[in-house]
Amino acid sequence: MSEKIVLIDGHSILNRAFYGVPNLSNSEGIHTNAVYGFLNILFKILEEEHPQYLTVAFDLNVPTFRHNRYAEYKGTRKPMPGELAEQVPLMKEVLKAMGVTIVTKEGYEADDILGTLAAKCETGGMEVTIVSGDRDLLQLATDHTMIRIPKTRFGQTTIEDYHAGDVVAKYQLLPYQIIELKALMGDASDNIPGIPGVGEKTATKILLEYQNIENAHEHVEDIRPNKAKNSLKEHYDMAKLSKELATICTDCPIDFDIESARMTNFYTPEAYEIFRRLDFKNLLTRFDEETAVSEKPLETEIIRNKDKLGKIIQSACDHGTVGISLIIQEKLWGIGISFGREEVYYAPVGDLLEEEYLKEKLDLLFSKCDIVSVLDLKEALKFTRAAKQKNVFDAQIAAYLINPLKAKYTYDDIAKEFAGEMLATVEDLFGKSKLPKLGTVSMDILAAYAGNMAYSVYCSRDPLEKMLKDLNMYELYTRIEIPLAFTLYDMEQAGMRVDAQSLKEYGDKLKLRIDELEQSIYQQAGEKFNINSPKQLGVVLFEKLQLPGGRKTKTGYSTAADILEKMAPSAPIVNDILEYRQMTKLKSTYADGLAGYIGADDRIHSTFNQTITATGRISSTEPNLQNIPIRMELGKMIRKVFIPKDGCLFIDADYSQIELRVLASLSADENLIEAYREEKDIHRMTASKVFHVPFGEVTPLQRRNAKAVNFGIVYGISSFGLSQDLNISRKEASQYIEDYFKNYPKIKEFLDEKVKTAKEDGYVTTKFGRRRPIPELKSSNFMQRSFGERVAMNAPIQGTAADIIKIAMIRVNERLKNEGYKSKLLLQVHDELLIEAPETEVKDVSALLKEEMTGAADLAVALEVDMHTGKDWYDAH
DNA sequence: TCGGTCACG
DNA sequence: ACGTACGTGACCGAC
Repeated sequence: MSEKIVLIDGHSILNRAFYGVPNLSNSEGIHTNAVYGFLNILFKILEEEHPQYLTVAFDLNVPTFRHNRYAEYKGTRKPMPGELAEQVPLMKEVLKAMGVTIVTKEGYEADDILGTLAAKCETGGMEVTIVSGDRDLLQLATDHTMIRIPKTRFGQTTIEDYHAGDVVAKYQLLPYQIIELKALMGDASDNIPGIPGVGEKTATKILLEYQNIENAHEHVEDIRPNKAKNSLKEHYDMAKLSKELATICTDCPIDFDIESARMTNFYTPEAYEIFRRLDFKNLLTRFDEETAVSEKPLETEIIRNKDKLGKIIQSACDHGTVGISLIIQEKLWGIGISFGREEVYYAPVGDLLEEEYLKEKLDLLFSKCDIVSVLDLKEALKFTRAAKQKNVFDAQIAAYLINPLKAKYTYDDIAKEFAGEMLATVEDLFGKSKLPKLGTVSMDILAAYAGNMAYSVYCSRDPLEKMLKDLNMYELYTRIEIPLAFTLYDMEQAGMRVDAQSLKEYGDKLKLRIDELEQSIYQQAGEKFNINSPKQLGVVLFEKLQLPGGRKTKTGYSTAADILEKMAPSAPIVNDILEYRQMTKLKSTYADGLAGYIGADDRIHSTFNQTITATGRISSTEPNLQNIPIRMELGKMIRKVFIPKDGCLFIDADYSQIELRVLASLSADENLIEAYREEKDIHRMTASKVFHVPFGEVTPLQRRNAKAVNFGIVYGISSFGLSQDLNISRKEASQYIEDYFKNYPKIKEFLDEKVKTAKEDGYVTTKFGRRRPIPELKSSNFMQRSFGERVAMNAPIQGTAADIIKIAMIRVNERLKNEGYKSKLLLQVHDELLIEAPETEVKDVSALLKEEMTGAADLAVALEVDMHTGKDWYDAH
């Protein structure tokens, strides 16, 4: 294998990056977008090529021999924008810090340096890669010299590659003829005039016939069309000058020692420092532990006695801001405390520090320190009663608000991204990405884990807060998310009472029917098989029984309900299968599944997750109480096992069409707003408009279809999706949509506007400032991009509704507590709240609940709430 | 661990 | 032409 060198056209790539990467600047206000883009391109190229040598060529800011002649001649050369000019020296500084060789030569352009080096290296037997944004360079392409032209759009970089053959393929011309081409057609961006009246088409035609301009000129009388002939005759000297301008020098007098270009480790302390200064947070991630931190690794001191712990806590309180980590697995194992890089401690529960004592000290920290930063406030609340909304900071929630798309918000990522700190990860410490059983872990490792986590939340707090403020989400954070964490904590503690006996009976009843169906299915199929296996089921239905209804999924036949339903008339077995599926779903997920979560207090304590969804909704796990059946009667019956405490009733309230109301308000569409003000039946109203029938004559089917259209609008309508949902043709669906938008023009404007701003900004926001980034909009893949567009339409609506109910939850919970009620908020299901209320409180609490839900936001239309009470959840909804 | 399926909003 | 509705979580079988 021959060795490889990458040669980079410095100004050209910097220029590309400048225009391709949106405005960026560091905290000092220095523009950094071009440097950032340059580095991204550089890293991408290097990852692909793994060269042994690397050099960047720059022009000097002195007249250069080729272009300057024309610049003098023409008197033009657009000045570089200041924002770009200031990044040129910065770029050189960065490269120097990374140990990258820069080559310049007085009197020569970067092009000429590149051409010369490329020729030298290729002669020396190397593979050469030249990276430039300038197509002029294509003249240098050979079988061993590849020209790579990167394009950066929306921060996404794609690269076109040209060996000699690729140039021929694309331009029909040999590389050297690129010079001839420019001589004829010119190049405005490079100040090459060319000759008038000749563009790429004509120039190519001429060159295919005459190879070069000299030969073409000799045969000028034969040249067609006449316009080209005359132009070449008249402007031949201009063509010759152009040719000279376009020709890149390949034998400039440059002293070049190949060894000086040998690749070395970029990740020097100097580079780390400069990246940090420029706020290149995610480039810092490229520094692994050894190289990154010439600083000492984090040292955690283990605190084993009360005396020492007391002193640490005193210092922490004096310092003001402190990061706390709680090590929890079943029980509390210890707490990490940090208030500086040199102040990192771990206090394990042990002989001298009893759990109760540690909790007291935790209370002390939470009550005495100015700010206590943690990774998961809701979890911390399980171990302290002293936390107050005003002095706690939750780094996980903050990181979630800044980017809600991440799967996890780990302490090491947060420290890396927001504070530029490289900390030991869970994997570094424990050897695997999941926490092992803590009983098997050495004290030193556990201490390091706790210490790193505590330091992470300590050091990332200020940058996170600043970023929340910069992104206009600080209010959202302090007024909604932090109070919500307290609310969710209360809800989790409260839990939902479940009648275990009834649940068991429900499961038994299902079992009987499942057995019947199983027998029936085996009989009809003529064999026993696992009905729950889509693969086996597919084989039975589509191969053995030869039922119609082809493939759908990557792995084989689709046996999804909507497919089977269509087959039902022709095959009774599928009805049994569908029913079997329903029954087994109810049994495994709900009857049996829920039973495993009933605690000694007869209650199920779900976990409410605040940092999961992309839109700002909460989610519920272990178990999921947000997807308890309701649509089918048999499934809905399971709600009878959810019962309130003795002497209590459930109060269940749900918003009526909150998302459509949000849409009406955000879009300010007069027709929809008016319809809501008149308390019209919205789906009927839509049906009347879309299907052109009088309001009073809308059929139930039409109303149902209109309802689907309304849903579609909220989801970011597509004719295909709607047609799928309604089982109609795509054409009909398009017609519905068109008619819908005709009647609600502002809604169309609103949705279009969301897509437009999302494309410009890269994100959308809710009424309360919550952001959802939409990277899919930058995708070159049609499907991904379309998805991004639908998300841009949906997220502001779903997210605003999520914000609203969060506000309602906080206020309801606060009032229940402040006004001395025994009633408790138990559950939220996106547009629904469930309260357990002593019978004596039902009336007042119902009024309170309605008041806070309807008053949670000020929209252009009223928020309406449907409310019911009942002796179980089935009854109450 | 992943994909298919299906429960909810 | 591309092949889809938006947002979740649990369970199952197959790998």
